[in-house]
Amino acid sequence: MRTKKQIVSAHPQTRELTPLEYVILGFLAIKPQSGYDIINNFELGVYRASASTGSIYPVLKRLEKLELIGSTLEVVYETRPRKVYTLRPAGEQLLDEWLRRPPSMQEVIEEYDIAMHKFLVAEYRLSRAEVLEWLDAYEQVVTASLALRSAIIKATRGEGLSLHAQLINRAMEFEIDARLAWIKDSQARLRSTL
Amino acid sequence: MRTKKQIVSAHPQTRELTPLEYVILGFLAIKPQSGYDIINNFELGVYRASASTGSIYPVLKRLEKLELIGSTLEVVYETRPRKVYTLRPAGEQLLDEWLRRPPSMQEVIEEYDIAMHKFLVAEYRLSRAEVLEWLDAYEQVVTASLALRSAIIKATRGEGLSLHAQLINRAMEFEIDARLAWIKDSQARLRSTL
DNA sequence: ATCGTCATGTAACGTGTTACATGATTGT
DNA sequence: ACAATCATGTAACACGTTACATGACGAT
Repeated sequence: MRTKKQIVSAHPQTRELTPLEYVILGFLAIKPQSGYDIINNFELGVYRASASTGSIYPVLKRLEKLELIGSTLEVVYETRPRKVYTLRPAGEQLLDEWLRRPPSMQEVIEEYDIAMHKFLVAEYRLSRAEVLEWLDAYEQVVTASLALRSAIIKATRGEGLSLHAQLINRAMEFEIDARLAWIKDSQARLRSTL
Repeated sequence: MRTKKQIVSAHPQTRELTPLEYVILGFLAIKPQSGYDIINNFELGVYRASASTGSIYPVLKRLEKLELIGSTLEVVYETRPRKVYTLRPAGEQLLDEWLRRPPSMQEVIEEYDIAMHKFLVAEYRLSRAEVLEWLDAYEQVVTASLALRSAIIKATRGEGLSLHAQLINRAMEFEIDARLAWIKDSQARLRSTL
């Protein structure tokens, strides 16, 4: 009586890129570099503190097969040859589309690191006006997340929140206030250095 | 010329629990409940906004096999029977040990949700004095993370940070200030309601 | 000599999600 | 009748980490 599962083929040629793949496109937009460079730049960046060889090298291979990036073998005597990757037009286009996409609720709540990486890369790919637009959209979603949280809390009212649950709600308020303050501050700085 | 990889057996009986397993122990410490309850309580909690059946039910099975939790089949007429799970002594002990463990740098930087879940559950398992100790330790790690970031920035000085990179550093300062303010606030409130 | 760093890569594994199945009961 | 909710569960998959291999160079 077993029924076969309908597994939809993954369409590897046309599927949406994974976050890590977009992040790597972003690193290459900042500067053409090798897999080794990318791994070491992770600690300087804002997306994860580290990355493993087992994730970076396969991703670079995939992106190259998709013709989103290209590589040149940089051979210098007395050094191991390095494979330096560069963005190709199709990769630039896909990256820009990703950067311009307004942040989702999920990105604001659970993927803060991705949002910040986008902001970092945006300097090299978007115009000042587009960055300001993105910040406006980001601010709206942060404000909406506060409203969402309030709604959830109101829904549980009646049971009465425990002391620690109340304190955690304060933590979220502090966090959201800090982000809104940062947005205001950044908008002002970006406008003043036009 | 192939050499076999030395794969260390995973010792499933004695291995460290995964974060999700500890988180579920924590939910059961707050209140005995079913897998379905746990999934629905995720949005009220602070660890992830959602959880899938494919992760929760297998974890509950594993924890029961390890004798960390027990289940009673709650049969009420006119309702589907629910499997209500409860912490067993071994589970309580393991959970308490986890809650008392001072937060690591990784927990502060990348696993804020886990830290907050611990704080939520701590109300039900630790004494007020232990919670205050935990907050002290948490404060120290937050301060240390600020110092770590400063060190990394100083190391890259010379190249000169880009405008967006500077703004992101400000975002981190805002974030850390907010967390430190919350810690101070919470300590005061916890002390005043002894 | 041996260690640390540069540099690229793969095999096995762990762990969570997606998408399914099942089936009863309650609301429209 | 039909959808939504309650409630538990599994198979296939996606994605990243750990731990390995390889090999050359510079420093102690």
